[in-house]
Amino acid sequence: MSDIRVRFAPSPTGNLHIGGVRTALFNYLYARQQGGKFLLRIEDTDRQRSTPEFEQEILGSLKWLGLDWDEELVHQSARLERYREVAQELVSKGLAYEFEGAIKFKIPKTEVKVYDIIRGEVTYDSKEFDDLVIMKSDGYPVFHLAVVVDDHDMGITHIVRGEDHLPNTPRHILLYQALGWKSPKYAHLPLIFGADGTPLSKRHGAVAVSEYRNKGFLPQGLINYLALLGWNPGTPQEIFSLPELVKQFSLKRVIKSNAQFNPEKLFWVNGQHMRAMPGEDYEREITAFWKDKLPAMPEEKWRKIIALYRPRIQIYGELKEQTDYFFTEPEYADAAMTGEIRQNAVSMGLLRQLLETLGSLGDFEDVQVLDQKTKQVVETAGLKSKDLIHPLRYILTGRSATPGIFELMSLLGKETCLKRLAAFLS
RNA sequence: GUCCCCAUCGUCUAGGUUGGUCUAGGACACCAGGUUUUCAUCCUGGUAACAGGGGUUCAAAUCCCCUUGGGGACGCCA
Repeated sequence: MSDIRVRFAPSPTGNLHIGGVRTALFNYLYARQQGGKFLLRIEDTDRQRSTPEFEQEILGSLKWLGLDWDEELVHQSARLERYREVAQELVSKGLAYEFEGAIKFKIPKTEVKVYDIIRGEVTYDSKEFDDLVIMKSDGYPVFHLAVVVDDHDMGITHIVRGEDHLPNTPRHILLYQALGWKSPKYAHLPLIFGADGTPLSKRHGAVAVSEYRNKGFLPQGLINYLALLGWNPGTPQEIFSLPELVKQFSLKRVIKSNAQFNPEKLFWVNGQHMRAMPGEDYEREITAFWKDKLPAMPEEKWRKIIALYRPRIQIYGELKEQTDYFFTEPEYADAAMTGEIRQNAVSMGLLRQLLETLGSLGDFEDVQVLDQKTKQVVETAGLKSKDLIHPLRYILTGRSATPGIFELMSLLGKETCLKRLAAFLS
């Protein structure tokens, strides 16, 4: 146990996005690793844009990610009196003054040093700063005042936030000094950008955590990938569970330069987690994900399908598009392939023969038997099994790449297979 | 414009504090090969980077300066 206390302070004016998660994650990792507290504060002083829905969305996303917080949630909207009190205190000390109904903090002209854990010492000259509005004319505090008062009152020892806040820090330090409070330590994280180098936004595709969740990403996949954006353990390890990250994380190893968000690597990391998780977890989760979104089928069949596709998908959401032939008839969209098979008299002959052979089978339960019977047909004709398997795969699934064809035939069932084969040959 | 931060393969990064062991390592992506009925998984190999210029030094990716480039902040938003 240590007395380290950090916080994540989102404002409920939008969904929790990738950048926010990364900030929350690094705070979480630092707190958990140091045996400190990870607190959550809702910065809802923008009355126009803050909504309870966004707040719920943010909390829900954090829970889904497994970034559980300590103690009670703090809402800035519940602390208005406190901010007014502090603002008045500054006014009465002559350190702030009223201006057009608002209150401005009189910036002392001095050199301000920020000691940043990641960047080292950064010096500002406050004569570059204008006096700072700390209370709006509507009686609500401005971010700068609320942050300082809350961080002080909540006993925050380390502020870990995005680098976009670095220029705010000297102003905050001045406020701490004016109030006679001890300033926390700071760590400013590098920012995350889209592939084109501009700040991450809707243009770059999904930015909200909920979108990733809806697409069937794993929380541990997203967390793992985001941890690697701006931090690395200094070892070749790339795949981490949350507890492993907690164990290995260090603010000292956070990178200084901004990073680009790379969806491809996120997919890869997610796929690694999907393959590494216990089979029963995979089964349970992907089943829950697709429940009510796909037509029902016998449990045993479903279990075999998802097992077959585990190495072939990187997110749960990919399953449907890959397995469409289980739910709808093949469309044979590849005209070249379709023509090639139809015009090849030899393979058409083989396929007819196969249709007959398979028709004489009792059912398609036994994959071995399907394999043997099919190969017999080809071998009798003196050809290679792939000469028949490739056209067969295409006819049964409309695809040229699928899991093992005999397993698929067994899952598709005798009736469907013979029907598709007969339809194609007629 | 002013102030601040940053700068190694296309991307994420190791190495930089203690300059030599770096003809710069790993991962994603890409290419080639292997395994497989195809695909995927998996395995092997390959292409690919120290932004530029000065300086310090016997020696610089590593230290210093300048330039360039990128980013951030300059709101009664947070």
